[in-house]
Amino acid sequence: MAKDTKDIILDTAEKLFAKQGFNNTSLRNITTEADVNLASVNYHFGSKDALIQKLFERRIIPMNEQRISKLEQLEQKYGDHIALENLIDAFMEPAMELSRDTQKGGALFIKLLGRTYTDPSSELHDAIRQLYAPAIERFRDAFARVLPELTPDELYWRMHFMVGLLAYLMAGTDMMRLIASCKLCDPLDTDALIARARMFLVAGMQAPVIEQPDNTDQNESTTRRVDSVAG
Amino acid sequence: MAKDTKDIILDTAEKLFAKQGFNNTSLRNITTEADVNLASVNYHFGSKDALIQKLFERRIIPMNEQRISKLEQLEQKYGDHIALENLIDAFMEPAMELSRDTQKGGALFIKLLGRTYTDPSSELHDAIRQLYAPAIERFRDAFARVLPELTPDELYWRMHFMVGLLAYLMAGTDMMRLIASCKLCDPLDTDALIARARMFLVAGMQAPVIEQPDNTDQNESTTRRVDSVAG
DNA sequence: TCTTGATTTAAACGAACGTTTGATTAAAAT
DNA sequence: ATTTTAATCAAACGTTCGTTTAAATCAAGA
Repeated sequence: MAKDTKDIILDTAEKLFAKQGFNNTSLRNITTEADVNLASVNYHFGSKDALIQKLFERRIIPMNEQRISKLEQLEQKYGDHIALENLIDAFMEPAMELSRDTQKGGALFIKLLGRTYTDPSSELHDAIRQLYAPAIERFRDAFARVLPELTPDELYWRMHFMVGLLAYLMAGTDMMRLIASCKLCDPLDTDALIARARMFLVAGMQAPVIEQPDNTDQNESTTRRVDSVAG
Repeated sequence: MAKDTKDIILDTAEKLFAKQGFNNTSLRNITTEADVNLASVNYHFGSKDALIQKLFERRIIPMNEQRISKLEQLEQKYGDHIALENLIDAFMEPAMELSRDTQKGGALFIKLLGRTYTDPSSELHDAIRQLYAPAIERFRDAFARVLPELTPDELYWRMHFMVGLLAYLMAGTDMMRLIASCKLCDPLDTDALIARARMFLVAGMQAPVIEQPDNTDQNESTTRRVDSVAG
């Protein structure tokens, strides 16, 4: 079964955008690689920007639907007593599942998405934000129930931190690779990455809350040590 | 005192690159804004890429020297018993200090740097990595002493998470802005941001270590709750 | 079979890009 | 005063870009 031109263009564009970025990938680059005519992009999508928009819709909408679905499963199962760990999982998993899909291009899209988070192009940001809004709001409420000690502001910032870390991980640009000590670490081992990021995020989300952020030098009072236990 | 052409170009390029990205900022855009001749970029720097390279060197080298300097001060003061919080501060502060410099363009550069972390352009990545290498290695050793319970692998990943979160925060693209509940949060309040990110990172860095990352459903055993205490 | 609408195609459009050139000006050295 | 070097300038170079056009091809429906 041969996919139609529209899907071929989307798949090829996804691949090349993820590899090279939006501006460094021309329509000629895409159409040559996809073995379709140059004009077919503008015929089927209208413009390069519209192609990019469709590309994000195709992936983000199902991904966030999956997030909400997982959240609803948790709510049905545990009511208001969802474990923070599972809540974070419900948010991480759909993205990481895409990340494992090296066959149909999901992994490429996730890289692209992560990079777009820190891109300057504002129009695309607005579009992505709108695609994210429903899922983010649902999860904010869920986090608020699981972490009742956090003020709305604190919760906002911590979700901000969580989303930011995930964005960086999705982008897959490993700035730490320069450290010789860890050449053995496989940054492509998604499952290990998820497990470790989850622990990090769980701890971060339930970090102690401080009132006055005016400490600039040694003050151990605000630092609370967590025992490091295996298993 | 009038700055010379070279610095004017660097400052203007920094500003425009931060606003619009590399590919969306042309040399004509820069030279027009800087009120210098178009050819002067290639005369003084050789090429657009070389200009970008110089731009990063100008900021990153002093910033990382400052990081190492702060680390050495801590080592001199506390030997091997540096508080994790202060270690993270020593790494965060020089970047955030630049972020506060809205006068001389440091804030713009930090945004640019954060975005570059997740950019696809590989040549620039390698250059940045080389500029970072010495500071990263020093801090890795320091973290290893402060967090002796972490294996080298674990430490590597957690520093990866820390650097990633900071990169996202530096980029300043607030994907969470869509949440209506927190319109009051000022994302430009750098000091509050630092304080909150510090707490988050301190908790994340000393999260419990798990051996087997095979839990996909409800298992509260690995989740360890930290009391949330003000002050 | 003829027609109609949807797709594909080759070719061209104008605009914007990074870079280069050769002349011109400014400053410094002899 | 003359030469030499550095810097600036307007203009053009050759490419590449996203987009458009108009003809050609294809697939049914009448």
